[in-house]
Amino acid sequence: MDPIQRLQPLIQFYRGRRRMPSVRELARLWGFRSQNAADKLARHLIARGFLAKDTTGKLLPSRFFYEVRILGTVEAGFPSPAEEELGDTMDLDEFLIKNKEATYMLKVTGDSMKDAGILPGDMVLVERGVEPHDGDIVIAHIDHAWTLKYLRKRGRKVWLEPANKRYKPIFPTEELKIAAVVIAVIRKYRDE
Amino acid sequence: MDPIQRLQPLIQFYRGRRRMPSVRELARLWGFRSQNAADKLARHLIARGFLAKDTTGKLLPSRFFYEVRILGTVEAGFPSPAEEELGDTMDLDEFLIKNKEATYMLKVTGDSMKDAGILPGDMVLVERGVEPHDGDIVIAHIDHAWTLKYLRKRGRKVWLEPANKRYKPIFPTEELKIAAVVIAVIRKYRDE
DNA sequence: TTGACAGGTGGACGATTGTCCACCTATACT
DNA sequence: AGTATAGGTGGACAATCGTCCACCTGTCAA
Repeated sequence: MDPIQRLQPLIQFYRGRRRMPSVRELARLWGFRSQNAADKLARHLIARGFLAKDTTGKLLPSRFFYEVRILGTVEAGFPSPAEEELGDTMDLDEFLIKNKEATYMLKVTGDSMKDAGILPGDMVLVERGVEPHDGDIVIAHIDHAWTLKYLRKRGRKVWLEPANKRYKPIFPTEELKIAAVVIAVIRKYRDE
Repeated sequence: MDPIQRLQPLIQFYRGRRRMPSVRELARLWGFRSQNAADKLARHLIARGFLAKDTTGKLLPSRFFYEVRILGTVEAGFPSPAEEELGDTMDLDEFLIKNKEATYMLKVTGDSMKDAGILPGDMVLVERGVEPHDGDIVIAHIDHAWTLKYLRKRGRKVWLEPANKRYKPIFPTEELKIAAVVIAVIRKYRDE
């Protein structure tokens, strides 16, 4: 039987109960009456990399529990089911968030960054406490207002630049404080 | 002591070991010599909603283990640390992925959707098997090539529309197969 | 001074845990 | 016919599990 299909009830259990099953729970999940059957099967899956175990012997979720399949580029399109197995996978959370404690999400209003592909209603993931570089998109506090712009640095000069011809660069008259650096943009369609 | 700070070693444990600690492990994590101390503290945290338990008594991660803080809009900027507690939080995975089995990620090439805020290099999260509506952005197989475009439907007529004036709408000469519907766009900056 | 109480130690309890052994099939191959 | 093997049953084992009891502090209010 396909190992991935064997994992399905496990993944369901993990999603629903937010923990991995014990060997006995595994047996029930797979319809075995003996724990040994489940144990043996689990060991096979572990040997083949579909599951993992603690040093204490407890089951651990593998990458198959978290990850989304990656399918190359749009041009390449969808592979046939046979090829699909080979596709790489990725953990979304890990991909997007390096430092959970310093990461925040904000909703974007206004279209001043639309040429950078950041539209009103988009969510931006920002991280505090990282060094802002020239060219980064940042959340800035400038002259008593908050804004999302490109950060520009030329020598001692620092200013903000929108990504929309209808707006002009902003040169700070009083203070310019970079609160956070944008590390990702997330846009969601079909909200239902 | 701040409950959130109490949770930190727990969250670290959970991230590193991919499971929740037992009561004894909890005690070690918090520097207690007795399991009872950890058990009592855990119950307090559970009563106040910072932790959760199984029906079997096992500890479960709460939302604090997954979620990213949400901070209103960019205009609102960053709240003071005091207000921050009130902020809403969100599970990124749950937010983006409804049906893990049917969700795939593709890298975007080409700039035909740039006016829709989808740039080359962006990642799109797509879902198979959902009904494509007029106006959805879809992965389509049209005349032997894969492409990412707006789907347009007028009565029996179906065609694809780019979001870039330099490109023209595409009317299928042979076949038009919608492989998947774009449910989210993810762009990552500062890849290091 | 007293008493309540939050917060800690140490240890006990039965239940559940991972592991593994003895054994029972089918199936496939020599 | 014989036999190796994959895949299952049932049950044993020590270790660990969650829970809870008895007891020992400090702190703070009456």
